[in-house]
Amino acid sequence: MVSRMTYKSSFLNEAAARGFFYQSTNLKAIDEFLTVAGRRGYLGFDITAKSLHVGHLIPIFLLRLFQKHGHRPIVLAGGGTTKIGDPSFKDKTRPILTDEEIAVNLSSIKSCLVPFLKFGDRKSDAIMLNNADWLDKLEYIPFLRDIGKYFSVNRMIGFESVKAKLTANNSLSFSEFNYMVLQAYDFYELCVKKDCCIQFGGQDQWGNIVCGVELIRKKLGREVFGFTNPLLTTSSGQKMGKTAKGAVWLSKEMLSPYEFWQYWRNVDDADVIKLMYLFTDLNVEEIKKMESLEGQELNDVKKILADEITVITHGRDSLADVHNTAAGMFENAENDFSSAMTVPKYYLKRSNSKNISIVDIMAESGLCASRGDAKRLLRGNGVYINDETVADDYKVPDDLPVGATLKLSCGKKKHILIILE
RNA sequence: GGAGGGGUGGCCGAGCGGUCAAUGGCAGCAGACUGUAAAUCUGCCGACGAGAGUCUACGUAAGUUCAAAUCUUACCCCCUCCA
Repeated sequence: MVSRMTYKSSFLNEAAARGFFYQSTNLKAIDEFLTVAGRRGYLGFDITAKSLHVGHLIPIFLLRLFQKHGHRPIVLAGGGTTKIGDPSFKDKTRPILTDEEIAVNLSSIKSCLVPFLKFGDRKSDAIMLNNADWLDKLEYIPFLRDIGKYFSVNRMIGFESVKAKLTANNSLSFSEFNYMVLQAYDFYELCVKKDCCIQFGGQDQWGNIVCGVELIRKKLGREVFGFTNPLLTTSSGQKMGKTAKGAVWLSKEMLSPYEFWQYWRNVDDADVIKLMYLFTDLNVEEIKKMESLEGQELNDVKKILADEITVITHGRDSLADVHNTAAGMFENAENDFSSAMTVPKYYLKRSNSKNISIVDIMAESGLCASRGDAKRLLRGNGVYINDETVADDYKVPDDLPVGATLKLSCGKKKHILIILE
């Protein structure tokens, strides 16, 4: 990684300083190229899921930075390529989605991006395109003749991403093998139609990106650039973005802002500073001062991290809810939960409270995966009502009035509110 | 097309007729310790059931057997070598 170097272009300087830069083609030329505002660069997204998740955050913030420095981000949805599936470094062949599923995913993914990028028609406004618009219409023979001839199979099978699939107990289908050709063609198409001269991507996309750069050079005699970012891993080398419930999604519907905030609040000490650089708008000097912090002070930095990234992702309004909720859940001696708005709730009929066991509530509310799971937790003293450990014979007391609220916790971090009605 | 090897729980990987809901590792969850962190130690980790137990699972489908993840057959998929 390049860090100390300074560049002519402000974008490159900041991208490098914040840890977004892994490698690029022709660094000198791209630096020069980016000194002029209004350049266009694109990033392709797979649309296999309904929402983007934390793993997409680096490229998203990279585009955001690109826009901040006066350039125009193009988001390319892989409506066409998703029908094939990128084989790069994946050990399993991707499920192939139908057109309907892709259409649904496409629109919800766009709404995931809106908080991060300003879309519109002005010079540095982002635009979103779908490669199905041209890939679906390709004709095989003309494509082979006009595009395919520029690709050397000898070279393609030399790429690390392909080698991995070719050696282990893996298989690479012919259609998957074509993925990189199509991705290269996307770049070509965007270059011709939209004057797009940079492709962004994760470092695992390097091979695919270079293919596009080469295609454009050979076919148009034009120099365009590739720029990759490092992949987001935790300090222990794991991929970031997984929790008990699955991926950390960026859409409110799939993961509440409260849980989203909690994810960042709980990151490993060793990752905090790195994440501050990547995912907040605090300036580089400010973050630099935090690098030496330890212990409780570093713990507080996590709150800043969680706040900043939540505001960017879910808006300032949801942060207030998150804070109230967190305070209600963690720092609340009086058990007053009126402010804890975003915690899941379970409504219990007053008349029915005698018949419903704690195990039922835990399973029905989704707090535990099954009744057995709930019982195990109870046995292990991991269940609390208003912060008091309870056993599996716990019943909601008879003398509580309608409207009373109890906090039910699994472990120290997962909570729901039981509301009597 | 031929020969051989293989498909086991979220992942890796043992098991190769009963003692197998399936060793072990990773991941995950909880407890202790802490800072809503890490590391460490302890417990849990298919579903249902208060429990005895019942059900569902070892690529898919049939079969042999009192009994199958383990044997047979067909099919599907993957890998390696040959043509």
